[in-house]
Amino acid sequence: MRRVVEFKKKARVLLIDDNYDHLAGIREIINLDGRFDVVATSTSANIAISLVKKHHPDIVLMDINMPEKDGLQAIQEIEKLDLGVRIVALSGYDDADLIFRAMKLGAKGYVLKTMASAQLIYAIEEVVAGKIYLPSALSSRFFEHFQRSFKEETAVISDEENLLTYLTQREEEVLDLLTQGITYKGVAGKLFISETTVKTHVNNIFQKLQVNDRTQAVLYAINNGFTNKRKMHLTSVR
Amino acid sequence: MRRVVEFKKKARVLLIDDNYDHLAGIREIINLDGRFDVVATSTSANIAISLVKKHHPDIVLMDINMPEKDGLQAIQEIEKLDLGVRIVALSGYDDADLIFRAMKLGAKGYVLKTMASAQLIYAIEEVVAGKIYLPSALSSRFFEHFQRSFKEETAVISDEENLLTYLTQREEEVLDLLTQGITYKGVAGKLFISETTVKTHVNNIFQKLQVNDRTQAVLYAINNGFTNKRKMHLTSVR
DNA sequence: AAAGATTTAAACCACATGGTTAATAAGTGA
DNA sequence: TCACTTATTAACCATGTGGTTTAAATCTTT
Repeated sequence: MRRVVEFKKKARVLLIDDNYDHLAGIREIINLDGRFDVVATSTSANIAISLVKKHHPDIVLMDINMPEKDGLQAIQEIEKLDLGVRIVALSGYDDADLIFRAMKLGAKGYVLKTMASAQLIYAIEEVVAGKIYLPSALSSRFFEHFQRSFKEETAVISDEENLLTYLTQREEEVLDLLTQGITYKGVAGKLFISETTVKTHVNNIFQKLQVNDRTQAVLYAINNGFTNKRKMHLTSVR
Repeated sequence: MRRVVEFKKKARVLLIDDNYDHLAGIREIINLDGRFDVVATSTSANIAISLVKKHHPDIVLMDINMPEKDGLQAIQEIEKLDLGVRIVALSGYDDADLIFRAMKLGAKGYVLKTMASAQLIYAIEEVVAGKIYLPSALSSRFFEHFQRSFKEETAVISDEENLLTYLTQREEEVLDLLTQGITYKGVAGKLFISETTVKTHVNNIFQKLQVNDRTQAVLYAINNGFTNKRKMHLTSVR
């Protein structure tokens, strides 16, 4: 049994932590366990990116509570390289926003420094296996933040005081074309009406949206879910 | 021990599933377990909202694979009521997008119909206790979708071919004011320069962004992460 | 049928916007 | 120093935009 494991190629790990003692500690934990190889370590997030390029590790353990260069930014840059390197965030805090941002940027796991060493090993194992590792307590934190952010967003957009609801169908059509940066003449052509009619509609739109020009109208439309209807459908995020 | 449980007020559950047999089945499972009260059931998502208003249940088990009215939409409407009702999504599919959308709309749990009855009971327990219940397999699906959607988004925004990078500082300042719908005269006043200077900058901006008018320039700026820089900072979502 | 909202359109006017050319001054980098 | 970029301004002109009034035809709703 043990022999089979030894024949498997060990996952290669890169460690980043600005605290040298902690770095050495984690290295010891991983070496003692024996299932993973620590290919390099660094106390600087800046150096991390070049180390990733050199060693192409399977896993990066990235401390995200570093004073100088931000670990989160390092995660973003490593992800941008698109080398299939899996990053596990290491943090001292179980802050909802931190967890959310780390996962958003592509971290495959999030481990607290206060957690037992066995948990860290387990996290690496899971992530090596292609899974996401988020302890249930942190997962709850994540979802709280996730759902709250969307609730606020839809609350703003689907506000009952959305002036867009006062627009007539025709006015919506005109506004839709305005948000594409089309000229009055162009709008008239597309809707098969005269230019003066377009102007009338536009002026009514301005009054209803309480703005003075097309730029402000377009901005209002975008910020209040007019153009987003389609985008929402496609990406379901934002 | 059992007595203590009986003194606790039972959590009140509302069931929604368009399949009557399935509805009866779930009701039986919950009744046999005995820890929760089924206060009402319905095969229609439309009726669900009024039932929530009437009964104020602690938990709603909502089937989200219904042909007529969408269960997801029902979740959204119930959440909008803001009564603190916790919703568990019931689904036949472990589709990443479905899970993502359900959680986005505020579901506190997601359970597959193929799962064992003990799992359903456990899910309700967890959600009653204020936690989020997402089986690890579904959680992975969720995070895949979550991270993919953000990767696509940032890929579009931080495109290396972003024409905004060619703008000079001054031009960025001018564009920033343009995106607020300010007139040339206004921009000139704010930057303490003449109106003709503003026009020169604006024309340079148009050429660099390859557009013909301010509306298109504003749209380009918004769609390519110009104004988003600040928003990103604030909400960390979008 | 009467009242109201919607869509269409014209004429007029003031001002904003966009296109073009040309020129000066200041700062940057080879 | 020379070339390049950036920031500044002017003058000219054509066209687009926004404000206002007025009004007819159509469609809705009571």
